[in-house]
This record gives sequence, C-alpha cells and structure tokens, in this order.
Amino acid sequence: MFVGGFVGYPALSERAQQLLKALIERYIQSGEPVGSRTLSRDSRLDLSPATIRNVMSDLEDLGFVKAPHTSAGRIPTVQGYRCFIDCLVTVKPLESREVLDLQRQFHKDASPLELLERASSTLSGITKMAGLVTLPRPERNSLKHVEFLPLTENRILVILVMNDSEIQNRVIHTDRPFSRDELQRLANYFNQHYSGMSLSAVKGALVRDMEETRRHADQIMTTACEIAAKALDSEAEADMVVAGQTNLMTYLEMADLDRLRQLFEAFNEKRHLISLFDQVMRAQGVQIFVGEESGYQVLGDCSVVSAPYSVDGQVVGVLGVIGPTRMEYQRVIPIVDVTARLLTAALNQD
Amino acid sequence: MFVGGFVGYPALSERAQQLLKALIERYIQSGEPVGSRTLSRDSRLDLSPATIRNVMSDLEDLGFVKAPHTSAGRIPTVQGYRCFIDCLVTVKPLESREVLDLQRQFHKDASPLELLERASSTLSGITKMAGLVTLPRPERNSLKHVEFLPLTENRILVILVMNDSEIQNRVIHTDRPFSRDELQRLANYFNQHYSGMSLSAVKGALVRDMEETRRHADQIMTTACEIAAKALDSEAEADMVVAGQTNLMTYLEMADLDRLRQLFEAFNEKRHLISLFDQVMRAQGVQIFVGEESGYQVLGDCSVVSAPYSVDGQVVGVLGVIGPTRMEYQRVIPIVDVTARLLTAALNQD
DNA sequence: GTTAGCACTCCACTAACGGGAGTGCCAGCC
DNA sequence: GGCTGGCACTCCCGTTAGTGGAGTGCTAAC
Repeated sequence: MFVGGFVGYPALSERAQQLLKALIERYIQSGEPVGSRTLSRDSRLDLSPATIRNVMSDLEDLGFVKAPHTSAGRIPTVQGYRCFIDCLVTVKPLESREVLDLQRQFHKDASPLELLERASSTLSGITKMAGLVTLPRPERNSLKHVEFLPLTENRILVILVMNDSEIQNRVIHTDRPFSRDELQRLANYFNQHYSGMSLSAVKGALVRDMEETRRHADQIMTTACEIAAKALDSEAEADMVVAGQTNLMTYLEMADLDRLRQLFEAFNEKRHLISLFDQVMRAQGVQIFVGEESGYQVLGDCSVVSAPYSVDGQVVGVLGVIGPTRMEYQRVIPIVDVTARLLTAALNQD
Repeated sequence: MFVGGFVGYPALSERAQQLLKALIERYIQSGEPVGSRTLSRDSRLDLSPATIRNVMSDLEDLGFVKAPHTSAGRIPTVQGYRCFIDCLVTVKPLESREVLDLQRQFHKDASPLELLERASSTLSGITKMAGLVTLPRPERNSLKHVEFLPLTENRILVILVMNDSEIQNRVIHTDRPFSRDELQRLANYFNQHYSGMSLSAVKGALVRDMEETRRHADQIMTTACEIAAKALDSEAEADMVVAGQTNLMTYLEMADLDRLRQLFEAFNEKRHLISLFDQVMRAQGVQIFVGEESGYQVLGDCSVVSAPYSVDGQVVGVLGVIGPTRMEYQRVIPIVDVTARLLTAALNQD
C-alpha cells in the first residue's frame, strides 16, 4: 500500500497522494480552501467526505496542507507544493500547435539580445506572469576580435567583438598617448594570439603571458597585454531581461501593497534574482522554487520555474517565470522547458 | 479688490485666493478633505467658518474645489491645482546645504550616461517619488569619429563615436564583402568630410552628397556614403532612465491595483512618457502637468514636474518626477529645477 | 458683509445576527 | 479495522441597524 520513489517525504499511502494531488489541483484552479465535500466529488476515489476528512487530518499532521482556520477547507503548504511538483504533477505536454506558436517567436535573423528579449516577453505573454532571462556572462563568451581606437590624449576605446556578434565597448585611460598606427599594431598582435578564447580564458592567459613577455622585453606584446588587461578588468555586471512584471499585480494573493513593492524592487535591483538564477545554471532541466524555498523572503507567495539555456553545448544562462505559488505547474513547466530548448536552438543556429 | 496677473481664470478675490491656497496646502499635507472649521483656524484671515463656507461654495461653483460628498470638506480639482501652481504657490528655495548635497551626486569624472542615471535616482531619492530622465536624442549629438569593421562576409560593424564620448554600435548588411583596408579607406574619407556634424545634419548631408558623388563617379565616396547612410538609417529609438517607480506604491491615492498596473506599464512601455516629455523640451524652465492635463489617462492621480537640461547651450533632454497630484509642489519644483541645472553643468564641464 | 445657530446629510465604525461551509468526533455498519 | 452518516461546534462573511462625528447649507440677527 505504501509507495516507493517517494524519497525524502514521510511515507504517504497511494490514496493520500491522490487526495493531495486532487486538493492542490483544485486549489490552484479555484484559489479557495478545499473542503472534504468538494474533494469527495472531485477525486475519482469515491470516498465519503468523512473518510476524506480523516486523510486530510493526516496530511495536515505531516505538514502537506494546512487550514487557514478551524472551519475552512485545507490549502497546500510549501512542502505540499514541493511534493506535488516532485512526485504528483502530471505535466501535459504542449500541443504541436502551441510549440509552433512558440517557435514562431524566434526569428531566424534576430540578434542574440533580441532573442533573449523575445524569450522573456513570450514567457510572460503566454503564462500571464513575469518572464525572466539572464544574459550570458560575458566571461563565457569567446572573443572574436579586438579593436583599439584612440579617443583623446590618454583615452582608448576598446571594442570587443564576441563570436555571437555581440559587441562591447570599454573606454580605458592610459599613461601615455598612443597613435592610431601603434594601436593597430598592438591590436593585431593581440588578435593573433588571443582571439577564439573565452573572455575568462583570456584573462587567465594575460596574467601568465605578461610575466613571460616582460622577461623577453617584448615591448609590443607587453603593451598590448597591458591595455587589454585594463579593458577586461572592468567587471561587467551580470544582467537579466525582465518582462511582464505588471502581470503579477493581477494575482490577488499579492494584494498586499508592501509585499508587492518589495517584489518590484527586487525586479529593479536584479542582483538577488540573478544570484538565485545562478544556482539553476548548475542544474539541468526545469528547476522550481516554491515560496521561501528560494531563500529570498521577497518571493513570499511566489514560485520560480526556471531552466538553463546553452550555446555550443555549454550552459550560459537561465530563463524562467515568476508567478504566484498557486500557478498551473502542469502547464508552466513544459512551457519553460520548451522555451529554453527553442532559445538554445535559435542561439546555436548559423 | 480683484487681482490682475490672474490670467485665464475666473476672477478671484484676494480672500478667495488665500483660502484656496490654504486649502490646497492643507490638503497636500493631510490628504483629507478640508472643512471650513479647519480653514478658519489655519488661514490667517480670522474669519468664521460660516463665512469661509460661503467662499468655498463660490470656489466650488467656479470649479477650483469639489466635495467628495455632501457632508465632507473640499478637495482641490485639477483646475484648482493648476491655479495653485501658476499663481499661488510660494516655492521655498533650497537651502544651500541641500544644494551641496545634490551637487555631490554629480561626480566630476562620471560618464554622461552615469550622470543621467544619477540624476534620475537622486530625484527619486529626495522626492520619494519616481524620477525620470530622457536620454539625449542621438540625432542631436555630434559625430566625432566613425569606424568600419568587417565582421563576417557581408556584415560590417559601424562604430559611431560621439563628441561626449558616447559610443554606438550598429551592424549593417552589405551586398558584397569589404576588405579591412577598403573599409579603412572608406572610413577615412567619411571622417574627413563629416566628423563634427550632428547626426541629423550628417543624415541631411548624405542625401545631398550621394547624388553629387554619384555624378562625379567617385566610387569611394559613394560607397562610404552608402554604408554610413545604412548605419544611420536604423532609427535609434528614444529612451529614458526611470528610478524609484516603486515609491509610488506607497501613496494610498493609488491603492487601486488596476490603475497602478497601468501606470507601471507606462513606465515599461516608455513610449508615451517620452512623447510627453518631448513637449517639455520646447518649453523653458520647470513645467508641470496635473492629472489628465498631460493627455494621458494613465497619469490619473499623478502630476509630472519636469525641466529640460542642455548640452552646449542646446536643450537635449528632459528630467522630472512623477508623483501623486497631492505632492509638495513648493518643495519639488525647486528640486527639479536645481537638478536640471546641476545636470546641465555636469554635462558641460570638461 | 459677517456671524451664530440649527437642521440635515453622509460617512465610518461597531455590534449583532444569521447563513454557510467545514471540521472533529462518535457510534454504527460492513 | 476501515468506512460512513449524523451531529454539534466553530469560524467566516455579508447584512443590517445604530451611533457619533464632521461638515454643509440655510436663515435670521448683528
């Protein structure tokens, strides 16, 4: 009667599982505490309300559900959702029509950044929640080409062209002026030796090589390395694209203005959300945080459904949605999953 | 007894003006309808509540105030605020200490973009409302230097260096591949002829010159112009920096979630707000929109206090704050004014 | 023109009430 | 032992009624 594969949770009978599932599905749909009568009708188990009450009482003791007050139905706890997501939910795969709709969002000839923005707004659009996509860390990008341009006396514009056609500008200050030709030579040297490596690899190589070249008294090499090192030093802060935050305002469980405010501040601040998403980069496939599980109190009544996307077989970023804990996981999970795959595909073509 | 300089409004007696002023100041401070008794105490006029009731009744007939219901005090109408702002408010100039505090925000060696962001967040910080700063339209910027870099076969990276060290990248597609040397020559030609002009002037000149050079069959010139024209064609959409939107959530007059949502969508969409601010560019000094005066229904219970800022003596952008109509104009007006001046100063130094 | 007084209105708050939904427990049934 | 029907009990929520306060408009008197 007791079921395996239910690791980490207090053992639940088959019946209790089914009831928990039915309860959560019902609650997700209605948003109101679910009572025994309702459940008796809903679940296919053909049990009387009284029996169900007994089971529910057990579920409450185990911490899967709770009653807002004595004479109300039960609502899921965080642990309840967790269990539901891990073991009980039956994700319904997207219809091929829906996949096509999604696919259409990712134009062939869009720039990488456009693709990410598209992914974010698409996620928010079809889920009616907030969509998020982290930008790839430039450190992971590989460097295709470098250009040094003199701006004024002691200021040089360094242009980094990444292999996925992303371009970054940095302005650096130098001790002495450089002529256009000189800079051209330096850039040539640099491109010969370092292009094709990832930014972080370049950083590493520079540290080693600068010692080396200095020993050989190779002035060009040393100077080129110094300039490049300066440019790469300016840490590029991580960033993310957010879309459809305002959707969250429509969920009444967040009617608390103060809480809503904190949430929106988190969207603006980004830092915390990014470090949350960084955790996901290490995982594979869809990952879900329910409520405070994320470690951020701001996400009180929210869940995060996320999945990493990759370029050249390597995970470079994460996308996902943020919505009320009471979201339709069975629908959102495949959407996030498929979007991540489609984004990965779009980024890797050509 | 009747006062001049009160153009465009139904004539108001000195006393009525003073009462209107007192009423609005009181309402701004308390947020609650103001009754005759309160006003009798507040205003220095030493009038009995009954007398004040008569005046208030007149003010209501003239559309300056209204009563939410029969037995409540009066609150200002949009027209009332307008009159208050145009004729009645006594702005109290900032203390020199406050100016210094503000001044400290604008570091000497910050980039233009950083300055704008600083201005926005400073405005939001001291007013506890939302701060906005429009970015200068690139068209107004003058072009310092152009660089063409080959990316792949038919893609060229065009780098535009503006005179205030702002850098813009554009990737364009061409019919045939160009070699690095060839591009260098084209850029040289272009820089000789066009650098120093404003972007919009360059655009204008290109149209004329392309005809001209074509007639001379000057291949280099024509090609250079064609490439540049392509790059400049990609319209740069106007943009703005917003800070502290979430501050607005604390004003209870916006407790209506749906309205709040529309407002935040406007912040994200930006387009509308920018076109509102565009109007301000043509005006001089602080300009204020009360409620729907702005022409945007979203700004229902909001006012906009704004002022243009300039570079090289020419207005290039606008900054301001958005907050509840019930804001402390006498404080906000000088803050916006001074911030605009300080930003202008910071952008023009060096 | 100004004021005091008065009747009237409307809101906001509180208390009381009843219906509804749901629970827990118990006794009886299979 | 597990399931069920019945019943008393609890709590919420919406409605109603009542009350006090704040403010107005009007009128008559100064």
